[in-house]
Amino acid sequence: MDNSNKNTAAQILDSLTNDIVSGEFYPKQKLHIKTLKEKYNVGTSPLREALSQLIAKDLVISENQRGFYVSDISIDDLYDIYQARAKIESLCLDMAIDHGDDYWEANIIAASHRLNKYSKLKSIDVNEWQNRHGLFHDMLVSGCKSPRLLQIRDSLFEKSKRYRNLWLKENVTDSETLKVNQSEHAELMNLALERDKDGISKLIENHIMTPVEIIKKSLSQL
Amino acid sequence: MDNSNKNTAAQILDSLTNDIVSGEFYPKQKLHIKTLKEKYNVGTSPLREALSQLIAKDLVISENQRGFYVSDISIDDLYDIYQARAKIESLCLDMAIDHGDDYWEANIIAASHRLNKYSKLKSIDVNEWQNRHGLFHDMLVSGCKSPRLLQIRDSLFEKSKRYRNLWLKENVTDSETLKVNQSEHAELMNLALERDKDGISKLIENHIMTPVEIIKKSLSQL
DNA sequence: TAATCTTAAAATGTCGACATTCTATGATTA
DNA sequence: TAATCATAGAATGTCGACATTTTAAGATTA
Repeated sequence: MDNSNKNTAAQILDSLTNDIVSGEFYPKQKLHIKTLKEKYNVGTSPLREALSQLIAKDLVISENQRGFYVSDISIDDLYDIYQARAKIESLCLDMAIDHGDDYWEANIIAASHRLNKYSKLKSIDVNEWQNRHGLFHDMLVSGCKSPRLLQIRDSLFEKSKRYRNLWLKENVTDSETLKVNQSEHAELMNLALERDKDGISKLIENHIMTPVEIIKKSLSQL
Repeated sequence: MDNSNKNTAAQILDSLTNDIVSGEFYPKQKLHIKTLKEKYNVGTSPLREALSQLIAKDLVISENQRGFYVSDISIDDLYDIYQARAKIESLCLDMAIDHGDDYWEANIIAASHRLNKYSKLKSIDVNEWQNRHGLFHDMLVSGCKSPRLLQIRDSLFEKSKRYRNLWLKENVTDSETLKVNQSEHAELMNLALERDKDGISKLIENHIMTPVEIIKKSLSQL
């Protein structure tokens, strides 16, 4: 990103968000002002402004005179987030099927091709796979013309990343999982092109909920 | 609210939110730091922290070195917000019908009664009507056990309030509008108690979208 | 005249300092 | 011993000051 035109607060916001979502800061961890100031080399004001935005995004909580904490995760919240994601994604796809044009279709086919090719490689870089996978799903919903719904989709996805990161490292290289996943992606594309709302709705909800059980196990072991 | 245990930033956040949503600050209005400091009698830091949270909530935008502005409204956004609200409300009702118990049903009936009684009065206080109306809808969705979906519902409702305030003042006293509205509320209750998902889904979407055309006219005249 | 340049005034964003509040440790009491 | 209290140290939240940038108005130029 181009940080040159951002103020300090906006820059730290990116770093902080990333460090929380990636798991570098663990749930419930105390975020000491002094420590963070040293870590990011900034003053009090921009740091607190960044933390304020994270409060609004539910990634951080604060208590008066007791400072800031990374917000907690839980199995209930895991379910809730993924369930909400599934429903919202389904909504977006529904609208995308209503409004998608030839370019939408073409973009899906292209993104599918890129994901497909990469998934068949012998050695897979998680980040690159994650990229192509994300872009494929982005293309599917891109026909949805509601900025607000897409924004909600993004914010839920960001929240789910914290849980997702528990899962990805373990399972993206599991070739059996990947094969199932891949056939679902092919089917999603077909249903989109066929404009089958009911079909795609059911499939996408399952597809999104798939990792939940596995993540749940990882979580229980903590 | 009990503000005694809130820090200054959290207190101003409430005031600022209210002043934006109520329309005291108009869309695109420049929010001068100095002016706001005087208005709310606070220092720079808590004020900027409150503004930071409003940025995350899309009620305020900021450009580096050019300060803060109330975010703009538009007819496109009006449609988008209300459409999103309609879809989300429908989702919540769907889940409420799945999980609602006897208490849920009883709460709906009670809230309906309170709204009903008040709507039949000769002179109506908009705030009180708004209260009872809001609580009725809250009860309908209260069976939905997804905190995240309910949170999304709240945040969309908050955003829609800016538009809603344009409409309410003009139309809540219009007895014809009120009568249609009131029969829809009765029907919503019946469909909820009968657990008719498809029926309630269609009705709630229409119900929520009703004010859009009227607000659109108000907006066009600005 | 219209466009560009100059400059003073205003506004923003950041910092460090400080008063207030919380926390942890050891002393005091029942 | 267990519970309460006192106190020093640490951390938070707020303020005012200041450097930097933007804005607006007048002067200069083509």
